[in-house]
Amino acid sequence: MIIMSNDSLFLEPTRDVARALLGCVLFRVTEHGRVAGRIVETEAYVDDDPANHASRGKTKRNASMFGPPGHAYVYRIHQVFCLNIVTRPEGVGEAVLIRAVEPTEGLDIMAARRKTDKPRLLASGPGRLCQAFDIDKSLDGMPLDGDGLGLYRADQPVTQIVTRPRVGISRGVDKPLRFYIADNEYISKR
DNA sequence: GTATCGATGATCT
DNA sequence: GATCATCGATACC
Repeated sequence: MIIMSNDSLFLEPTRDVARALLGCVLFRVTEHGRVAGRIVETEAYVDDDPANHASRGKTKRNASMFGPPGHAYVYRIHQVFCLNIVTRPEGVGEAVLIRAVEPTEGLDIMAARRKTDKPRLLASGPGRLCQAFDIDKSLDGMPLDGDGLGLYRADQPVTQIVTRPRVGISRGVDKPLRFYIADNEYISKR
């Protein structure tokens, strides 16, 4: 079952959304075909959170974080892109960063984009994921409604969730807002 | 206008 | 484990 961008899931507290997205399947359809993967690692970026791009108000870059829930916030960091899903009622500025998926469909397409055959290197990391899924700034602000980019609800709830501090940030480092499926091969390291 | 700094990844040791 | 590629948004003057 597809999770539409207006699903009430996105109105739950953002850390709960981050946990609920584990086990869901992210998919993308382009002219190259269809790719999909099971979400195995997420991070929550919340209100009153110095690591959150939205924490210092709305700017041109983070504008879609203040847009409707269930839509994408895509930004560039260094030379790569990262995909977030906006949560909460419009205007709050919270989101979930999708950090890693376990590839399930279209591995050959991902391998071509990533220039590697190793399944573990296809989408284990936010930048790798975006490269494998052909996600760039043009998807910033777009709904995840299954037209090009979409989500399937998890077949079964994920029970073994590990909670840790977030990765790669310099502020808000103490907050335990990174979540991943225990013992999964496809989480990003560090 | 100019400087700085990342929610990263690849590569080398 | 360390370095650096590379670029745009943001901060600062």
